[in-house]
Amino acid sequence: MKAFLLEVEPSARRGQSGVRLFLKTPGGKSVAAFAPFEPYFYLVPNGDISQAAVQIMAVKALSRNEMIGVKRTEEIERNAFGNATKMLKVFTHAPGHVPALREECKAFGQSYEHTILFTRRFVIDSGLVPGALAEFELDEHKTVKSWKNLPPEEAFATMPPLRTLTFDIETHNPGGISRPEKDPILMVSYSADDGEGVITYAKSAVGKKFVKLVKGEKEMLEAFVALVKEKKADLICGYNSDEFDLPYMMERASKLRTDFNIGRGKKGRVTLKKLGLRRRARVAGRIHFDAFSPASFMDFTGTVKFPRLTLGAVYETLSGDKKIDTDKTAIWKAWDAGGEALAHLFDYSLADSRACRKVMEFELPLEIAMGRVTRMTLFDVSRTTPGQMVESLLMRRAFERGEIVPNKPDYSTVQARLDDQIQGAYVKVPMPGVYENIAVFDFRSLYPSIITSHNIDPFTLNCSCCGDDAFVAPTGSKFCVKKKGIVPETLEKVLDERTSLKAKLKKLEKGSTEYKLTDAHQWALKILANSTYGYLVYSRSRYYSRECGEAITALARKYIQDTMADAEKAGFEVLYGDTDSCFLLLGSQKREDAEAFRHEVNKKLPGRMELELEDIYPRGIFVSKKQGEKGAKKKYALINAAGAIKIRGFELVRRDWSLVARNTQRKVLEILLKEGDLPKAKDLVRGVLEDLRGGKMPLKDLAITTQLRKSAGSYDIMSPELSAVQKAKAAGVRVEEHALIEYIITKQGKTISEKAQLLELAKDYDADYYVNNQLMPAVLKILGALGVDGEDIKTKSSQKSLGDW
DNA sequence: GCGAGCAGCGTACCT
DNA sequence: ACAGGTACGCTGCTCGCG
Repeated sequence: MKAFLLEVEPSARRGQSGVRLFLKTPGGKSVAAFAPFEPYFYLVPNGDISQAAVQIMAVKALSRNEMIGVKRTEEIERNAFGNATKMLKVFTHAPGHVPALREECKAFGQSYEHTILFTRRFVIDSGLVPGALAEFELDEHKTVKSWKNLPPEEAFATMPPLRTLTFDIETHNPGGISRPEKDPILMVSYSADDGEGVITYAKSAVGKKFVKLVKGEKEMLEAFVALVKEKKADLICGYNSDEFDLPYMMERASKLRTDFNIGRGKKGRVTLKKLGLRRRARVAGRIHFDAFSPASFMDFTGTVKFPRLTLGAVYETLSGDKKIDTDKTAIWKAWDAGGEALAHLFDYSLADSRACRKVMEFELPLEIAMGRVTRMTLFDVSRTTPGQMVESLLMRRAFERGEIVPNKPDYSTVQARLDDQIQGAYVKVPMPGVYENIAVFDFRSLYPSIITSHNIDPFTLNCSCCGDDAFVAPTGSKFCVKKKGIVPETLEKVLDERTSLKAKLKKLEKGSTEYKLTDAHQWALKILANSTYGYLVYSRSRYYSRECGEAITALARKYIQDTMADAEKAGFEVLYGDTDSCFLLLGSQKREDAEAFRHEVNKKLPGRMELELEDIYPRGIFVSKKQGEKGAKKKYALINAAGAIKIRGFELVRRDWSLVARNTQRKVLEILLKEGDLPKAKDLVRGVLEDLRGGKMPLKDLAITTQLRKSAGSYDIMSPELSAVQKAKAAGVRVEEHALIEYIITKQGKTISEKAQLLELAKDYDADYYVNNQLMPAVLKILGALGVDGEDIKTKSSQKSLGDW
């Protein structure tokens, strides 16, 4: 039968160890199958291998009050870090036995791959691709007899037909933050494929047809359990439901002495696990998908940038619609009040489930694609980090190559790596000013292309086979030219596949499912390619190599600097460059000359390295640093032939500047780049200046947004945002840890910190501060590049025009 | 006791 | 949270001066 592999759980049948596979047929049928599978790890013995095999069979360990031992061993050969090595594959009776037995086996040698989770182990060894369609042969007991992957055209073309249900809870919160031991859940809203609603025990549905009334909180939870079963949801989804909704519902259920078994199977339990700092909730037999994690992942990787990671902000960014909002601190009041307020609360709750559905639907194609590429199940991949993705991909490749996976570093190794920074990119200091005809070149996927083109890999480093033939990096490190390393090989496949998917994309119909999936697939590959360098120098990496990291960045610096030198030889003036880019002034030369230059550079570049001409900009502006004459790096604005402005680094792109400063800076920039009308820009600033001084500016436009990234108690110095938060807390306003803080500089107080108040508590604003510390610095940043000073603006209107341009 | 100068903290951004 | 490079506001210290 053909089916999508959705999830893998540890299982056992009649004492036989194995995994339960959750399969979904293209027709929508759910099947739980059993596949026998033995847990194991590798041991490279210190001494004689046969003797070690005998000794290991006698090892005993205590696990959960039970004496356990090794099931059997196999003598095998694997490549360990570049060398063929004889070792033992040590099998255990149960997955849970691995840690204790591995501990006992330390005496006989070095163990490997003992921390790879059993279900992950199964996915790697089976070759199955989570989220993809495959062929399974089952017997009458639903035991998997065999399986076969299908060709990509078939395996990846469609989404698994998942039945989904999103949900959201509202809780009573008279004390500010809801406490699950005291504060009841008021309502549960949901959005399923074929219906939506709110379950509650309010006194009245206040005319809302979608509200289903039950007797009490306990009955409400029971009704929700019944609902999930009735809808046969394969995937249930909340927003931050790992940390909030599910743990809260579980605690309430246990308090109310009822079961909260929303899963499938005999028990159908929900289990909470702490992984690092985060909690995660697993639902037996279903996929619990927390839409928050993918949103935060997409924001981090730049797939989609969100202004904030709240459900509302994410939904609004993705849909363009506004979501119904409510005062969260007043939820309990609305509940107690009933009537209109309660009716609004019902609407709000349902809107959250609907919004969550939209967000989930947006996220699923990328998550499915990421799971297929990295061979992680949807549960895992939706909670993953770029580092884990690269690791997962490399572990599977290691298996294919018959290589041992290096162990994770211990704590002190991680610390040592963190303390030992690697020199990074080169950034050229620009000359401040306004320029015309700027050609911007950049290297396509610079770090990935350096890695593949020079075979940079922890185990091709200083190989024993190449001698003087080896490639020598500027750092002196040598890299094998005969055998491809695991990292370059993996990366090359990622880049090649992405190239072919992008070609395929051009032929597909935009908006079709296949287009969406193919696009998601190539994005997943892009994220992987961009994360590979980072993974090589990531302190907790299994494939960490300082030498590789240094070689990559040294080569990057060399290539970009060589390109700049070549550009000067070709008669261009080099204006600026950052990491992989090179900004040239065309001067009297034309686009053809720029193309010819690119062509010349590319002729010399090795492998898949390539310089691209990003665009030619008719006009651009670079500014000086606040201190000194030199140009500021990472701050510029360019306008292309179509009139689109590209802005980097300026205050106007930073959320920790007030809207008034940001908007005015943006307008000044636009006037100068589009019209070149300096007097108009100055007049604009004068207008804003007057409004500010007149006290007319709405406080909303003056708020400065910043995050308290550390916990509130651990700061060494007082900052305005911290001071504002402290004052707000003293006034009884609750502020969550790591919250985004919006504050105003008011008239009350001496220092800036003393003057700072949360937006919601501020009554007035300090006009002098906003003029001198916000508006003027922001606009002078731009106008200063044209020789304008502050007094020029503060005094009367100027008639001088920008005849030069 | 006070203001100027400056180092360092902390945040957000760029590639 | 994959990395390092960078700008810059603000605080809080040191130092020189009176």
